[in-house]
Amino acid sequence: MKTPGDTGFAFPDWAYKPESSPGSRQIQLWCFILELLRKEEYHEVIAWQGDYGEFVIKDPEEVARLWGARKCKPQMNYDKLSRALRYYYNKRILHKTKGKRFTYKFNFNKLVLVNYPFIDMGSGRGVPQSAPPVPSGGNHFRFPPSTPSDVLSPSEDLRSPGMFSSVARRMGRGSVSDCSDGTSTNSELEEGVGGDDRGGVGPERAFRGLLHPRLSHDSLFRAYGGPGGLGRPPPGHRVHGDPMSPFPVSPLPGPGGLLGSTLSPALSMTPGSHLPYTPSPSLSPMLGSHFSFNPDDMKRYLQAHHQSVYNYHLSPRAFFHYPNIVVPQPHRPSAAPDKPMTAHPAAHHHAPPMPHSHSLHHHQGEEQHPSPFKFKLQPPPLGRKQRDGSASSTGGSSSSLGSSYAASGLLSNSSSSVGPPKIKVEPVSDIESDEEVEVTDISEEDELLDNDEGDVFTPPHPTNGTAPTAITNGNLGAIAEDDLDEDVFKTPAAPPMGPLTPSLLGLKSEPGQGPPISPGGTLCIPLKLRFKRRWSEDQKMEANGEREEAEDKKVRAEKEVVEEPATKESENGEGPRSSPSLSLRALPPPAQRRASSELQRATAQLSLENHGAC
DNA sequence: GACGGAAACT
DNA sequence: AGTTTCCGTC
Repeated sequence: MKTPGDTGFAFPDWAYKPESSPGSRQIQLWCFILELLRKEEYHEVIAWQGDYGEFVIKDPEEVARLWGARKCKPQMNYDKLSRALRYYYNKRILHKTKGKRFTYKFNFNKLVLVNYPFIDMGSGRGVPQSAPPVPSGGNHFRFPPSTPSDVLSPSEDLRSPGMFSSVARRMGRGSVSDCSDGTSTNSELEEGVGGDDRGGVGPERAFRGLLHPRLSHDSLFRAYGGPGGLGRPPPGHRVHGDPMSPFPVSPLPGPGGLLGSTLSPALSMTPGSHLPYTPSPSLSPMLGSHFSFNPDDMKRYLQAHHQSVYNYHLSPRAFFHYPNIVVPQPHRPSAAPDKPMTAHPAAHHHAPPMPHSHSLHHHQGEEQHPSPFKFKLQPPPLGRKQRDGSASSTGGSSSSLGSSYAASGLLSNSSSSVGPPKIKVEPVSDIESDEEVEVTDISEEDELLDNDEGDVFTPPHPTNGTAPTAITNGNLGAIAEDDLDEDVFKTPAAPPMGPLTPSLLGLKSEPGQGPPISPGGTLCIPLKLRFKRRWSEDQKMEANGEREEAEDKKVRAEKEVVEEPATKESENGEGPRSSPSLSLRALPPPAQRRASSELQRATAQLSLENHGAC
């Protein structure tokens, strides 16, 4: 079920960041840790333990030694290594499990959410929240790329030798401790992948627009077995997860299992009810030989995304762009919520226990929050800038603490007062931005709840159990990229470049298409109209200068978020302003279906357009 | 042990 | 940028 070749881990390209950090091509510590975690032979030294994504360094010095060996730093020791690990706190790649010696926990949400917008939330239930990427193997055909391992960074494909999978492969050969840096590992990889990886062409490109910028078609490509002739597994084909992964590949019966388990850990925490997304590679001509959408797929995909976003506590702002796009609320199973692990044969593997706490429904539905979801804001780690600049009054010791407080403060702020959140809004790189103001997924923070101090934010729609749900590919991109950081509380900024435009949403293609009608028969402003409007605004905004706009919007968005609950459906008919009408509320099934189809159409259109553009 | 500042290194 | 090294503090 797992072979070194196809189970290699692949991490978000930012992990390697070849484009901005030459040095980063080397294997990074966290990758290395994952590597070790995956290998049985090192389980005496380091192993998954406890909560999702949580691992214990059983033999700190040995791990340090291994790390030192890998990096050719014979002087490495746990003290140093741990220092490096601590640097991950601020990056939110890791955090410490307090009270447990040598125990840390991966924050895969970050890894996934931002970098794998396509990752399906699918039957995420049962999948450890912060488990490492599931090496589901290259044979698993799925869409979206279900695992980080599959979703390789474009850069990696193109030039980054630091690809983890290659490392893993090498590791498989017992080279964990060698002194190579990730760079030397590519040869193997490239062999397998073939140089053709780089040439995303035609069909795949069409897809690109839908992908997170960082998820190049290459990545997708790879996700499907890679161009290198690795071959795409037959649709529906599922492979078991890596036993070493805490992230059991879900053997869930039916298609559902497919995604759920293989997806990114982050997404996996989704409450189980969403649709599994199993792509049909051959159904649509549109995407050529690599992928295709069919309405169902699209629908599921979108839903999955919606859910992923939803579950990741993305800020409502993320949904401001296309108010009319209403994605059905993630299904919050009222029944058998505790069955996340539904028959998961693979689950037992070295995967960490699946904390029930993981499920959203657990935390939210059953626990303190009536609201279907919680927003957990992970404020930006106090950067040195901030720390330095703003009088070192931040008593906060660990970044996580500080951030939590900030987040909660922010949220409460917005809900109780009008004062703008104390979010630092500054131009930062995608990645950075992500860290600046991060809306973390619940699950991820649930751990915070457990161990740390996670402040859970209950969105301003508590009562009706509604949630921000309008989401499209476009904003997915946005979410993945920018929205995560500075835009959190501002109204929609200009849609991220490529993928989504009103027209892309296919609104124009459905002239006859009447305005969406809510289940109750409420007439909504035509999508087309809204999008146009939105689009115009966005354009304008863009022109004006995002900076100020951002600030402005931010405040507005914040306000909206606060008001949203109060507004409710009543506004449906009017909606002079698009943003206020965004449908961040739950829709009855029929409405959901409608929304889905709209999304389908939009996506289809988008795909077509993108395709054409390429 | 854990944390995080600071400086140096690659 | 991502550590590595050193170190003071809790």
